[in-house]
Amino acid sequence: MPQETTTNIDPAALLDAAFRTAIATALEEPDGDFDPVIRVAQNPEFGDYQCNAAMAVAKQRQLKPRDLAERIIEAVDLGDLAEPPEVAGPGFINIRLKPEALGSMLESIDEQGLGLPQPGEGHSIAVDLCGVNVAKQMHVGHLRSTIIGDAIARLHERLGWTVHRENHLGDWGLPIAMTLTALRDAGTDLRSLELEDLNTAYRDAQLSGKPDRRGLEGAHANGCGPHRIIELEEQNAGSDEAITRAKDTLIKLQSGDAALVDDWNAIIDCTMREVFDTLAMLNVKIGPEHNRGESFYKDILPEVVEAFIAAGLGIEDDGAIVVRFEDRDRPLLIRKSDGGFLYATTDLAAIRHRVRTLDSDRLVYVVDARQRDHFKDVFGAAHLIGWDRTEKDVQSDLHHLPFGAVLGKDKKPLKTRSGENFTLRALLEEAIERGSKEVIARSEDEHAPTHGATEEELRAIGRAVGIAAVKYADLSSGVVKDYVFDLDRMIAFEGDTGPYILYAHARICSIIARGRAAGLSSEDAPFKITTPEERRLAIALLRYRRTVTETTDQLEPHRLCGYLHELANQYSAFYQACPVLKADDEATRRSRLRMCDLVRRTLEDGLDLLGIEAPERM
RNA sequence: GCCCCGGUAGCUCAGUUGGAUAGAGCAGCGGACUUCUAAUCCGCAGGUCGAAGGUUCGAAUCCUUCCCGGGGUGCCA
Repeated sequence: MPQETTTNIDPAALLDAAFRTAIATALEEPDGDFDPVIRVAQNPEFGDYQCNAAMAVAKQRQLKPRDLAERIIEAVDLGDLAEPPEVAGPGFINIRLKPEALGSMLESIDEQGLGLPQPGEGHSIAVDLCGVNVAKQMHVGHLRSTIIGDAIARLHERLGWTVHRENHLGDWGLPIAMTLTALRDAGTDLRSLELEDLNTAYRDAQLSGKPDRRGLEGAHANGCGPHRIIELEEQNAGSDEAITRAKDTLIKLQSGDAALVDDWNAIIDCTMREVFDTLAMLNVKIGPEHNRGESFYKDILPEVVEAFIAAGLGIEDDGAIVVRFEDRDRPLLIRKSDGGFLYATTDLAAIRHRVRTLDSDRLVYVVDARQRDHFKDVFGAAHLIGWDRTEKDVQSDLHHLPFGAVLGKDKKPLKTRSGENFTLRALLEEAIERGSKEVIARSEDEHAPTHGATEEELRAIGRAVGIAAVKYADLSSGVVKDYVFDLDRMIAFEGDTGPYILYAHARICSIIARGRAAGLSSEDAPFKITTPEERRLAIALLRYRRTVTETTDQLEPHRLCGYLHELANQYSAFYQACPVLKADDEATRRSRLRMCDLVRRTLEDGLDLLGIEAPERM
């Protein structure tokens, strides 16, 4: 993606363009197009960047790699960007940027948008996230979908996309009908419904359905893995009788029974009040306006199935309607033999809505990795019928972003002491409590900038620290893997953690405040890159643009996390080695202060893309 | 049975899509504070990249087979 190669913003892009041309010249092919394989140098002794194309191209052309590399550096025109490149090893080309070039590039990214492009303009994305179920409290299972989804949404927004956050609530179907039945049996007044009542009703509904105790015991006895055990514990397999009654309720609800519809709305309201409370703790941009539950699609499900049948893709099999695929035996069931619809049917309706009505050319489903096969099939079916193309016939990219499980320290599903599932609220409250404790303890030191702050201020900082710890820990490792929820490790103020990055940010705020107090302005100060620490910090800053675009393209938030950690780390090294306010001359003080400001804004912006707030003091 | 995911330092994890001596953090050891916030920084030590073959100038990365762990697998979501 060598876009905007003429803008003075991204060294990698500039080098890419220069070496692309140089390779063509060296090969005497004016119109040749070869990937120059520009990479950040791994080792400072190799310079800042390297071009690794010579070996591969030489092999393809039966040339000697080193000779070709020599010809390339002969041909390349780097202007004032870099020192003359050098050939090393089997044909690597090492590149060292000129300090003046670094300064002028920093100049270019030192603007409101930090040099980020807007490739999403004219594009729309729908992000399926959160995925709460009505009548159930949020638990750890919702944590990842919510914060990863929110980060994906924020990244796209930042790059100019129109973003639709889709909270695909489980607000329809048998489980809801069972809960409604249980509530009515208990004679609960739904106008004053409390979460507690709802929990009880849900549990009663489960009990009346005789959960599969035997299966669960068997799973433990056979040493089944955590996923299987979660599944069985959450299983809501019911007795025939309870299910029959729930089906009656569902039919009445479906036909618009006014009293039932009122009750249904009441339990949704009750659930969502609690959900939005919890989401507020998490600092995610998800509100009632993003609700679009299963019930939204309920009336078009027959039409979905009919469309597949009409296209010859929906085949009757054993009384059910299935979609078959060429490359696998497993079919996708879209209508049961009793005429009922399945979640696959709803998901197909949702795809059509998101692609056609919302006009999204990218769909991302932030859903548990266990649903891989399901999404493969649903996407496959959508593709067969052509619902993955927009009204303007643009191919939409459909992605399932599968994430792993959150486990306890024993590597088994996370439980409270009493053996119950952790509610998300309880988990977050504990994190906030821990964060507050640490912040308050620190503030007792009379040299601490937070010394003398009010209890309220300290708690606000503690909240930010606790939530940052949880979110960073979740987002910073690859999304597909399971991870162990270990608050001690997450909240540690040293190492690759959220608080570490927050700390770097707070230190910069402090230095800027002192600079301002001393009447020092960094505005329009020329960047002077002299020390190795300044150099490394400059290059780190210049990598922000590419990091954000790649993180967004690849849907890998942990890349941005890794970047922010490295930037914070480079800053700390710079901070240690390069006095800012105490530098010898004014030009250096101003240059360094401006650099501090740029780092601060980059950290703040990057953290914001992850949904993490950065306090000014801690 | 079939399909999918994972296996990298004592622990937790990266590894820029095939590049140089495989990198971070934690834990361990040794240094640096009358602080522009030491919640930090610098250094040392730590590896059969699950195993064996193969592809090539070059493999943690691609191919094949196998081992271990986890997940999924037709009318739940």
